[in-house]
Amino acid sequence: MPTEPTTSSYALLGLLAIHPWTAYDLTRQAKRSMRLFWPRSEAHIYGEVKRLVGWGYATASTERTGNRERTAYAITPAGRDALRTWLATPPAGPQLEIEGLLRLLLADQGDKSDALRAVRTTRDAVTTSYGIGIEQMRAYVEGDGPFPDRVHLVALLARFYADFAEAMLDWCDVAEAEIDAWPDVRGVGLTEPTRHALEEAIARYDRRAHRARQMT
Amino acid sequence: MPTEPTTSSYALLGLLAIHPWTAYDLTRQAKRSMRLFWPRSEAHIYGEVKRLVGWGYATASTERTGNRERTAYAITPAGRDALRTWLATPPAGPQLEIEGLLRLLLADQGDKSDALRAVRTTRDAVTTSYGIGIEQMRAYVEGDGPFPDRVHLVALLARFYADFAEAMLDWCDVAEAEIDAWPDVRGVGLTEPTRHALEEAIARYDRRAHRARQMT
DNA sequence: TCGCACATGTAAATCGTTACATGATTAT
DNA sequence: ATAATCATGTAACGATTTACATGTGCGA
Repeated sequence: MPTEPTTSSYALLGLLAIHPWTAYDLTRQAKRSMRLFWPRSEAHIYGEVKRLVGWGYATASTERTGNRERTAYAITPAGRDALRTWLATPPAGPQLEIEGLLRLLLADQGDKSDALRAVRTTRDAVTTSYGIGIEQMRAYVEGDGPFPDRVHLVALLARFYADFAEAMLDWCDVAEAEIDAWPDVRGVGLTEPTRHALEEAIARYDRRAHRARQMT
Repeated sequence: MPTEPTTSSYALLGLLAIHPWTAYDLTRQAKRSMRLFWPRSEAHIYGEVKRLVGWGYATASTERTGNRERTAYAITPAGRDALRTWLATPPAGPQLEIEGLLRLLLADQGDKSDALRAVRTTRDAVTTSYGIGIEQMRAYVEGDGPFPDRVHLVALLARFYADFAEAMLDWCDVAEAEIDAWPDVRGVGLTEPTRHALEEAIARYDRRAHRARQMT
């Protein structure tokens, strides 16, 4: 009952609003549907759902499988109210946590193979999540997949993640090629191709800002 | 002296490897150069740098401004060693934390205006960071900007963030238009345009996977 | 000279993770 | 029957954030 609900609390409450679940099912579902945008450990979820009960947003009922207990959770009317109230508030902005890029920023303290490894490891990780996400979408277009009346929402997120993954993977290819072409990882500075790329990026930004100003 | 250094420890150590800084300058520099990929609060940095000293990776010297103390930090040879060792290990995969998308996933528990606000607020946040990043790059191409011999590294990160921001902003436009076109936020399901978009995404993934298999 | 923003931290609270533990189920 | 894996948590630890506090310099 202490402290306020966090964003993670509402995330879980939102899952309960769709359906009642056992704690373990909640961890599966959270992993399946939210991990790409809101990554939390499974152990955290076991704790968080108890807090929901403490606030009166969910009820717990214990079932029994053989000699072992398990807990099923369901949302309460107060929980639905709280969820709706939260949904009416504005979200925090996106946050990226990309250790591979951090390492690239510091790459001149190591050697070229370190920088290349950072890029390749990052690419592998994205390739894996991208593939998992796409398999889920394949199920949906084949008429499979849970809660088909919610596909329009899931599909919106999937399209974003696919765009993100494509951008990230393309960037990995470019970055790897460029690092490979450096004589060394230190002291390269502003080469002509780099200057050109930056100018392109700036021009693209300016075009967008200009378009935005024209609207209204 | 307790517990192991975290990724954030090494991030800070990497900054010290470039240059000695006062604690406050460290917070400024971390915000300027790392926040987009490794966001940490400024207060955290004050604590973290003391831990670096505890491990013998940095030394602290206190200066004085009027009646007020301030602390300057510098990396030690042991710190450089530790940093190089860390750079030789593989990074964790990228993590996204996008509350706006989380809200969209749960959007059928609220109403259409909630979903639209989630998208618009997200777009505003990205627009702001994108602009700040671009202004830094503008300084670099004009020959301004700190540590010009490191521009090749910074530019690589900038190109990624620009690509990310473009993808995210484009997606925001698409999402807003699509949500706007829904009669209601609930029960829409798999419409024909949505199915088409998903199939396109899957095909794009398959093409990429095919290309990847052809290499080697 | 008053107030406000910048500079420089500290302490407490807490969100979240890692490590552990144990019952049930399935494959071999 | 045994090993491995799935299911279902708990408890401790620690990384990070939020809130607070105070000095300093500058503009009105």
